[in-house]
Amino acid sequence: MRISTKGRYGLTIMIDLAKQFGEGPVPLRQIAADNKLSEAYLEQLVSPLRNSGLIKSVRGAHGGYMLTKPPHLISAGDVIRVLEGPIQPVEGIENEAPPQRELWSRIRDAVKTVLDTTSIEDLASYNEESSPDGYMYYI
Amino acid sequence: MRISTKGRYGLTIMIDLAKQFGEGPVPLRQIAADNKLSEAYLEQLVSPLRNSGLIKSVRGAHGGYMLTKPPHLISAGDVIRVLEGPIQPVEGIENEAPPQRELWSRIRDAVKTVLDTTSIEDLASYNEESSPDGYMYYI
DNA sequence: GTCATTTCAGAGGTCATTAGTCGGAAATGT
DNA sequence: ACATTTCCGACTAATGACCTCTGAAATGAC
Repeated sequence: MRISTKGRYGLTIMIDLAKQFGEGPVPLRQIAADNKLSEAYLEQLVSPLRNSGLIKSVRGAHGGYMLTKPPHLISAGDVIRVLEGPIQPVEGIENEAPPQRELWSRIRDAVKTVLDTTSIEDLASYNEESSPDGYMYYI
Repeated sequence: MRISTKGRYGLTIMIDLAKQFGEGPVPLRQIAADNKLSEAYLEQLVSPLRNSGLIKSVRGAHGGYMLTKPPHLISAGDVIRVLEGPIQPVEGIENEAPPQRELWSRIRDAVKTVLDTTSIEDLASYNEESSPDGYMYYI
């Protein structure tokens, strides 16, 4: 029951781009540095994100990446689906016995709901004071 | 975002035992045959289930396994936690940036809610007519 | 007491996935 | 021309998933 670094770093990239939406292309080198991640590895993630149409690129000096849509129109689910594949706790849910099938689809729906109702903008503009439901995180 | 065969087969074992609760020990050979799974593999799963106290065993001829509690007192979450470890979409959630941290914990809580509110009895006594929320599965 | 049945413990084996690295080509602003 | 950047594909090491296999020990039935 886990989301790999692909999905996690992919979200990180998208949040970074959302913060700089409208300010021209952002080079991957900068995103990698901002978040202390390997640029070479992020390159692999950016490729499917571009193919899926969530971001576009500008090549050459002063090039980089940018979102194709405003951040409030992109959900966390969009990003996760591109990088992790379909959101589902088990593969071939239809082969499972009916009781399990119901359990897995309830889990799948619960996760989908969270991912699809959270936009990249929500994540980019997040601050702890405005956290809903009284959630509070102390490090 | 997936649950492995450990958790899946483990649930299958527990559901099988729930169906025969109160009828004495059930040999693993039978559970394996019922569900067309490898007995040798199920052995590996049954071991942590026993160590965790969810089931107990009777050795020797006419031995087998049985639940230690009535099936309505055992949740799907109990089983999954034993076989898959803690329910969480990412490891080290506390190392994540606050926005992601909130996202992962919402997902975790959603999944936990489903797993902890579903008992083994619910799964064992499941039939499609009594399916809640209008869920319907046609094969 | 022997025997079939069963749990119990652990080693081992294959394969796919994860989490990267690396090298170089192509585009483009300065 | 040159520095910067995307783009592309190959490569690798480590890990985990998903099993199999071997053998010991317990126990009821005969």
